[in-house]
Amino acid sequence: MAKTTTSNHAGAARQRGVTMNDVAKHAGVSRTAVSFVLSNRENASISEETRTRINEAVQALGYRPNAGARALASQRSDWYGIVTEIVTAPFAVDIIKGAQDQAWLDRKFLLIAPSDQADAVGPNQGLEDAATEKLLEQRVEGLLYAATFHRGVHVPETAKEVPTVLINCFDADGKLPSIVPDERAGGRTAVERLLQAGHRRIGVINLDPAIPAAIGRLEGAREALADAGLELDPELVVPGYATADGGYEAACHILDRYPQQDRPTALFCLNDRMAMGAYDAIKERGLTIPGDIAVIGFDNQELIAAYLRPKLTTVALPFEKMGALGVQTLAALTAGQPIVADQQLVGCPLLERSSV
Amino acid sequence: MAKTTTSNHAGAARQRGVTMNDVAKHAGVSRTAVSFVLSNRENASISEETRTRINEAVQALGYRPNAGARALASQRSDWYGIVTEIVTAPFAVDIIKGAQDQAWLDRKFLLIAPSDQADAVGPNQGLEDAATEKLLEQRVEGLLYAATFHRGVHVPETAKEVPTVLINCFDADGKLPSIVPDERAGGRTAVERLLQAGHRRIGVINLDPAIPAAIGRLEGAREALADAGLELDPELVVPGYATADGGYEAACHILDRYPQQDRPTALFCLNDRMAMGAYDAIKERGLTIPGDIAVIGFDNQELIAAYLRPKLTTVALPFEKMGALGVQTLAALTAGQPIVADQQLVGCPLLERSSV
DNA sequence: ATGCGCGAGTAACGCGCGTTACCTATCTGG
DNA sequence: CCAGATAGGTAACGCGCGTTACTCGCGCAT
Repeated sequence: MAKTTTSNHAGAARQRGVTMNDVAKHAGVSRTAVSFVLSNRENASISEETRTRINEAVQALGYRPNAGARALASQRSDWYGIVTEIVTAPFAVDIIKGAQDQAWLDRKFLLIAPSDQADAVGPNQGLEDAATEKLLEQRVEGLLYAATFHRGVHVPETAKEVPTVLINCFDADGKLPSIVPDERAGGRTAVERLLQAGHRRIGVINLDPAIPAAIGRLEGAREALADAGLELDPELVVPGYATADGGYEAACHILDRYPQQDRPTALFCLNDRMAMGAYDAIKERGLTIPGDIAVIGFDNQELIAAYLRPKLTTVALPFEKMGALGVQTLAALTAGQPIVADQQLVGCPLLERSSV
Repeated sequence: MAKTTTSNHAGAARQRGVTMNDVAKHAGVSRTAVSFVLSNRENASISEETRTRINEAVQALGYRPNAGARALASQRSDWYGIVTEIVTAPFAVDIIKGAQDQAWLDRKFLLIAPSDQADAVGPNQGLEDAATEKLLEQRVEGLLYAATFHRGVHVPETAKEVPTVLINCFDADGKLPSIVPDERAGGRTAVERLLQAGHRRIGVINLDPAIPAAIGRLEGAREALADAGLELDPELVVPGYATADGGYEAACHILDRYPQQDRPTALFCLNDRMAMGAYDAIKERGLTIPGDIAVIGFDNQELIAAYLRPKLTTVALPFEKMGALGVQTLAALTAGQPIVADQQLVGCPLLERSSV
């Protein structure tokens, strides 16, 4: 068996790289032949015998291709870059997860670079430019931009040298394809669920009314109510800071404002953090969930929704799916295929738990 | 000004790469000269004049170095790889954040590959091997392994071809350097804080007693008590599932077991999720936090700790710092420097909020 | 005038691999 | 017996860059 006894041995590759040449020598063929069998070339005329001989040599030497050299020679890197503030503000990590998984499936590598776009036009505007630049230096085949919350962003000019897809955000001026949650449908889903449970008077704890999430979700809520022949009472829509405290205060406001018979029987909280605060307000008043007041959230922040008592029914933001779809879209773009639409909406599924 | 009027123009690099050769031609020098000024070579004798001429050419053509080619030629990739289940189970993302930031500072690139080690010896044991292999194909200079929770792991053999550091986990058999939280000191910190607030009878909601986190934190708790001349009453240590429900039940158990005068006045919950459940149990009984019962957690899961009412005082797991330290250690290793210790403990700082 | 050192730069090799063009031996049909 | 096809390869170029060795002109001491 062991021909070359002492020197190299499977798994114990020598320090600096076994190359194709080594494999070729070991197998007694040309390097070209090795390259052909390793890349599974179609019209390669290599006899079955030498093919196996080469494969054995690969095993024996523990050969491992050099991705960089391959990229240089083939002019394709198999890398996508994603620049995201998620690394800096870990809320929607699932975007990365989804993208990562999909990339892995496609045998692509995802290079992750941090961005500070969160501080918008702030002082470190330069950072994401640097990130983009670094990624382009790696000759990524495409770029992804991901935001922690749905909003408009400004993409560095240089990014446009390469196919680019936006995830959970959209290009303020340009025409870059983007993947965003279908906030409107999500809002509709939430309210429909409450209506279905028999609620007719529904309080809404709103977010900053200017952001896409608030606009869309509220619109969806109105639609659902309209379908049921109801209207959204403006007095029942109270804004809150997007925190538990904000939710608590908003909930107090709603609960204390009306005599019991006029009090809403359900609360649609536009995010789970506020729902968390609303829980406290409700419990404080000796009311039960969902018996006296049903609560439905939005976002499906697992750490909150799955651990509140009772567990929170909520509408999920499809981060993971958006990430995956982003990579798929990018793959299509880099392959020269036309994309489906400029802006792809991803549905927000309802997660039934116990608060409705 | 504009000499070459039509063709290339800043920012609008032609599709497939401006190379050093182009820059050299544009500046009327050799490619070597360009290489020298771009890499800021020490003993390069390049006149100030040609130096600026070259830099101008770089600007004018929008030249961008090709990282792959550079890596190939220089035999250094400037890449670290991190394989982690965090991508699949995003709990300790801050490890990635810390590592990423530090790598960025060091001008290194962090390649992130997913692992499924969470299911230990499960069916997809192969995945992380594949991940490691992929990273090695990229010729990363070093490898990081990160786990979502502190525990022993098994590292693929192939990883040992390259400097490797473990974060938030340790090598069961081998001698790989690792970075882990100082659980013992953290446990001590928590209990000392309670003692300082005057509590003498402290209940502990434990985790699975076999995991390093539980072992260490409990040991620290004992030490702190011993320092105060107290002992940990075994009856006051009740195990719980690491969830809110688990914490709820354990807290009920403790609170209902004793008459008021014997009841503990403080609860040390070994993680924040269980503290979340404990809150409910306490509130349900009409008790206040921290008035009747003080609560201290562990982990500092922001989404929980910062949003509970009252906000939860807790001991933080230093994920970000561990990530950064991991990269620093790796940098030292790859530079051939000896490392400080085989296992580096990172302190767990107390985060004062309002529950004690 | 000669030699020597130095500033300023260049030619050329190699990194590991994909790829194209070519080459040789063997078989087939006429 | 020979043209041509086909199986089974190989030589050699280039990808973009780092790096070493070398060249060339010039000032200065001998």
